Amino acid sequence: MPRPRSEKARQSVLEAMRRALAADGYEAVTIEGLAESAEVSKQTIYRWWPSKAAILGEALLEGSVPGADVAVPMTADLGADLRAWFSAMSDGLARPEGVALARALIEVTAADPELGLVLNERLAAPIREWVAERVSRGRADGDVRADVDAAAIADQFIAMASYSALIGQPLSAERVEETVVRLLRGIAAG
Amino acid sequence: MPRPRSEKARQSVLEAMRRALAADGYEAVTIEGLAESAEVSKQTIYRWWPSKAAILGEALLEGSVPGADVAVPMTADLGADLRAWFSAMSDGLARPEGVALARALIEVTAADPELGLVLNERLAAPIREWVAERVSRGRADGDVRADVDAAAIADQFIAMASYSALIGQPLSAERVEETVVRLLRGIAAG
Amino acid sequence: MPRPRSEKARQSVLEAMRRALAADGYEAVTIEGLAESAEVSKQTIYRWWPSKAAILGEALLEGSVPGADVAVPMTADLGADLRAWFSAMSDGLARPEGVALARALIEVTAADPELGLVLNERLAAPIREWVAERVSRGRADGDVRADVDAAAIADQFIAMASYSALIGQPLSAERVEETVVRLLRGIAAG
Amino acid sequence: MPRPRSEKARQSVLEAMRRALAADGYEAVTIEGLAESAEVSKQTIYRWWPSKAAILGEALLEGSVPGADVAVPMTADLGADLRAWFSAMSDGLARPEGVALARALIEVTAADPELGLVLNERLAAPIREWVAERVSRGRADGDVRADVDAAAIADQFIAMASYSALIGQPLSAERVEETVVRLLRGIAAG
DNA sequence: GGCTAATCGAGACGGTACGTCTGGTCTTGCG
DNA sequence: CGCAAGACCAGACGTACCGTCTCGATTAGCC
Repeated sequence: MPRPRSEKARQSVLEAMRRALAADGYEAVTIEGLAESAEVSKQTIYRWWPSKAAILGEALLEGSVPGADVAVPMTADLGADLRAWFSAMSDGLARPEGVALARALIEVTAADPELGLVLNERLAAPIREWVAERVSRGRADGDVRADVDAAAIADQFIAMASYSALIGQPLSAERVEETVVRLLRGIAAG
Repeated sequence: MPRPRSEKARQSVLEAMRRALAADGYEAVTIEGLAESAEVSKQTIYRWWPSKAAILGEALLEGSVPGADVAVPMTADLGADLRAWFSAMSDGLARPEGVALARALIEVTAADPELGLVLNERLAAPIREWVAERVSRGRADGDVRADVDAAAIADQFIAMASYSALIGQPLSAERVEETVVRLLRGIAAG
Repeated sequence: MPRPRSEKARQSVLEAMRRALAADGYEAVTIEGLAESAEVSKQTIYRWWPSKAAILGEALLEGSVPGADVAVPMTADLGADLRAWFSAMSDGLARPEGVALARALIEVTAADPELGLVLNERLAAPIREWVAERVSRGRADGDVRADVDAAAIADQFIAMASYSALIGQPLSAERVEETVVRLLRGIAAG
Repeated sequence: MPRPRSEKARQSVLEAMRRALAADGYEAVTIEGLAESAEVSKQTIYRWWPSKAAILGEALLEGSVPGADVAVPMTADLGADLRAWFSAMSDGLARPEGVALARALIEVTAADPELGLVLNERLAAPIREWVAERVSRGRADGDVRADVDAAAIADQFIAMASYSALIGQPLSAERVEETVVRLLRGIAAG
């Protein structure tokens, strides 16, 4: 008997959040503005989300985050694979919308650590997985030392990409190259 | 000829900002609350600072930031030096007030990128300097390859420490150790 | 469909205005103080009234103003009627609250002439009406000259009562008597 | 030995008050604005005047107030004299600057009754004097009844002129005429 | 012709109130 | 019962003035 939640309203709000984020940044987003731009009443927002951060979280998880969706196939060349993937992530976070999203994620994390942690883990998970798999393959191929911690490597890349997006200074191609090369030396077998 | 700016009021505001930051986090700080807690009129704050971010900036630059003041002497052992320093920075950022400061810095950067960039550079500068000097020494000692980019290394450590503070998961001693060891392998000469 | 305006809040504000007026005078009334004393948020006041003057206007029009509500019955004796009415108005304006109201009305008129004019006309109307009717009766009775301007007489009384309230020197009984007697001589027929 | 008060500064402030009054009305005058427009420091104003009202008082007493300076010679014709004088006063208060001054005087009286009373008496005194003298002459000429109260008559005119200036509706020539004629009938001998 | 004491400009200071904005809660009536 | 609409209380925003308080820098007399 009860009317079900309006999916249209929900999508409209998430969409409005993404638009506002790209336009003015997370801090400048207001629930009131969101309601107006989504053509939804304030109450509808408050009924379904406990905070601005929660809306952002849902919007992030639902939309695609640049760099988070690892769409890089694995080849036989470990260095080439890492270079390709890290390069793609860096490029994604260098674009204006990538910067906006990264900053929003960072702000939400600073303001609401609990939610931030969940979001970060959720977004980092596929990256860690990919890196773990690629490194494990490298081990099998004899390219990588046995004691290498794949998660540590993934986290290092994530931290560097986040930080560079935060301060608005994307990693240069040279820096990417240098980092990968140095890493390879650090984990190489033998 | 007019009455000179009150240094007492200035210090009082910066002090209040530091207190509020540690207590409730940057976002929860209000100019009004700052004024009250500093026993200063709102107008006095608005007379001298254009924004909450600017106050934080001044407070950060004036106060000591954990990890920023590299108080680590250099010994003959590169690995020991890096371990000691990175460990100290990590520990500093792991303490509650360190987390609060790091988060505040991050929020300010997200909200006011220009100021954030200035602050980051100002705070990162001594670190880069120390790393550069230590690495250059390492090169002279024949411990480090000639083509190593000291700035890249410093930035990598900074990014990792910041990120871990942001997500509230301090780097474990093992992770610190692993990172330093791996790095050393990556930059070791011949 | 939205929630309708709260009549309770409205009355509460008008009541607070009347209280504040009697207590401290119009100039000392603040919107902020009004809000607090009426237990209403500032925004609610700003939503419905454009200015302090407008609140006063509504409060005046809704409440009873001494002298404005001419409750004096007409007898066969013109002099007695005028004496009774003018005396009552003077007395009303001589009481502290009457002085406060008169002063408030005057200040509002000085500050917002347009609204002041409206209020004055609204409050003076019943007086003019009463005087006009009584004078017209006097004419019919042969007590009053045919060419007498009832409005001019009403305005004269209003001006005198207002002015005496303004300077805080109520008209003495003698002055009232003298004024009425002189007036009667000035308008007497034949 | 001390430096004497600067008469230039004093005049400059009074002048600025008169200008501001004519331009924006009493309420809109601020000490700060006065100081700037008079090219005088705030402290100089606060050193010599206790309040905005006091400055207005001094400015009024020093400058000429329209209608207050009775410059009407007395002739043998009582009616003509009263007509000429009341007409001049009404005209003076009908001009924009007259309205501004009258309103300012009224506001100051409402806000600071004590000072207002002094100012009113000071300004009304010459009027009362003139009326008293003219009426006394009328009595001597046998035009006026013996029991007429000259002060009451003067006050009546003052009240009417003030009130009409306050509500911004100057007395029409007809109303002036009617009032004088009616008055004459009211005070005529025999 | 210096000494000195009050005046003057400038404007910082602690305050109060302004009018605006947003946050979150609540109350309507429509569908 | 979900929803749009929007009134409601709460409280921070940044601004304008208030009246007080230093600051030098003049500027009279009086020595």
